[in-house]
Amino acid sequence: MPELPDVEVFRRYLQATSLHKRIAEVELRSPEILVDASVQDLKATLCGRSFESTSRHGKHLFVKVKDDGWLMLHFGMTGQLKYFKELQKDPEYDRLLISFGNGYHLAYDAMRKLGEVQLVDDVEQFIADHELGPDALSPDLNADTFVDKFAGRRGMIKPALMNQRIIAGVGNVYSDEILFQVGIHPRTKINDLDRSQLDEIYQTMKEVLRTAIEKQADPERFPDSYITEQRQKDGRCPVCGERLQTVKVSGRTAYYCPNQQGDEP
DNA sequence: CCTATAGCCTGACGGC
DNA sequence: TGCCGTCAGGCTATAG
Repeated sequence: MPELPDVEVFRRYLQATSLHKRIAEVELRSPEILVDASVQDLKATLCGRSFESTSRHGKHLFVKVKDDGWLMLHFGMTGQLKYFKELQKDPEYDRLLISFGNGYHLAYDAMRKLGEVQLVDDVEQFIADHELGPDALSPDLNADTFVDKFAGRRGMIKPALMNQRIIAGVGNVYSDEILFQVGIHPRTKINDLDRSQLDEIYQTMKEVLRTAIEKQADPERFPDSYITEQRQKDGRCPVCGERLQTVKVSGRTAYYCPNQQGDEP
């Protein structure tokens, strides 16, 4: 689930539900997901305090703990958040349960344990340590800096868009959507793109990510011209009706329309 | 620098 | 029905 738009929706959800409430209890049901800290550390940091604000960089969500550091949440491929009251509504794969003084709970739910939870002192330091590129929607990432980061690279465009060290936030699904919208094949070599094409990829990336957030990262609400909902076997091109093709690109499955994006370059 | 591969983890789905 | 392989919206380590 979680690429930049999904995590942004989670951030707003947490922001709307879970700030300024006393944290009464913390249950780490899958201790493996906690990085560089013990359960005791986590409880000591959170219990009795409250969440104050939120921040996001790429696919990483940071929650400020009042009078302390940050709680970092990364969702892997299957993570999500759920805020609820009755414990019988506790999601099936609740890995971390935070209970508030008002009787409500916030669960970090993830079927597969590919995500991570971590206590972080300094968000900027975390970003530097993980060598993350600028957030894909950051105002600091303008067309010139984007083109500079890509121009001169030797590889293919799709893996570069997904490379979190170049820019943070785009994953398998949204890279396909961006490339479909600009009509470029996922295996196209960056060398074969000119400046105006890179510029168009930049503009389209921002547009696609903003639209997805506006639509709550729900593909069913995306514009009719989007490919994401068709990203399945037997999926069809929303423009010409052609069967979508798939190709493996750096270990991931890319969906594309041969009419809009050309054949294998 | 770049790509493909395998692995981490868990469940869903299709084929025999 | 049962078993097996494959695949899945992330990321890393490893080899070529």
